Amino acid sequence: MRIGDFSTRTGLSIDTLRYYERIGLMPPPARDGGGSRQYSDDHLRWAEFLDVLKSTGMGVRDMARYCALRADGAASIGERLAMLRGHLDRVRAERRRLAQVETLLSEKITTFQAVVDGSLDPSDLTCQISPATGATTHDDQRIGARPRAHRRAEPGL
Amino acid sequence: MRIGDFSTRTGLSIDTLRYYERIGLMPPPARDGGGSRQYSDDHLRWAEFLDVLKSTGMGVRDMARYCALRADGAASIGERLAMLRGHLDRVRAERRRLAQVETLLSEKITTFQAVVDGSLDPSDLTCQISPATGATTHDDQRIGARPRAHRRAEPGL
DNA sequence: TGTTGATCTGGAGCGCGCTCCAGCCCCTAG
DNA sequence: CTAGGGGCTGGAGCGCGCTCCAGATCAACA
Repeated sequence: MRIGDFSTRTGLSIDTLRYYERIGLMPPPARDGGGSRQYSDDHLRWAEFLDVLKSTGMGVRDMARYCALRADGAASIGERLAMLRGHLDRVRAERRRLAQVETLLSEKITTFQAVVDGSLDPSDLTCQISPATGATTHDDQRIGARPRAHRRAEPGL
Repeated sequence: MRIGDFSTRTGLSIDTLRYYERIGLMPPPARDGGGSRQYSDDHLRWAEFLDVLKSTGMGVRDMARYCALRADGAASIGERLAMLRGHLDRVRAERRRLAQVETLLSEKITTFQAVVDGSLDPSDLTCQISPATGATTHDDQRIGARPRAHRRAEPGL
């Protein structure tokens, strides 16, 4: 199949496909009489595989490295295994981090909802960097009524 | 505190701090007599907060938007709430995706380990794009002994 | 035969998120 | 008074991962 079809079927743009080939992410396909790339079904499978690696957040450098290893055949399986293990570790760590982030976001959302509901006063919330001047309330002589006594219950997203 | 200290305490480089200020991610600090930026403790809290947003994968555009809203004060809490909710959804989705990726990587690792252990033959594994020519085995007349009968049990990372 | 559409190549450009640099100013210590 | 260190500004550069473009070729169709 030619590059247009292949692009449609993989969802990768024509430019991206040529780019991937240039940087060694995709084995160069055969050419037909007119010089056009002829992609095979194996290339489709390869593209799926790239998609998986990419979706894991692996950068193109590592992906190219992996591709080169794979081209070396079974001899490189040990090293590929190591790469995948390392990458799995990173993915796991990232997922744990996101779990924490989720918790934090949820808490902030709860707090904000309380403000919207009226059960929490906004001035107990923000960290009071005044917008216009960029000066902080740090050394303002606060003119208004509300004393700043018990603020900073929340770090104030 | 001046920019050098602030940089040390936040872990953000001096250049990054000025960059953040330029693009509206950080409220412009007051200046001392000599024109140097004077960061306050509130800026420290702000930096922490930016760090959280950034760690969630929010891009600088959205972060700047959020900062602008926050500078508007309590009136913008509704919109900030909406942003956080939307972002939380994205973080959740991303975490689910990573969970799938983890599964897939684990499977591949298991398979490769089986090859390394000798309990699985490598030729049952790869999708056989030959490295040198870029031609595929698709229409090779395979000379070697091993018939390709039952290959492709695995999509062959 | 001429036109159209797909593809080719090499190279420039882009958006993001910084990072670095030149040339200048200010402050303090020696 | 001078040297050094930190800070300032504006603007260029960079790595990533594409994306776009000009100008040429090729295949099919009217």
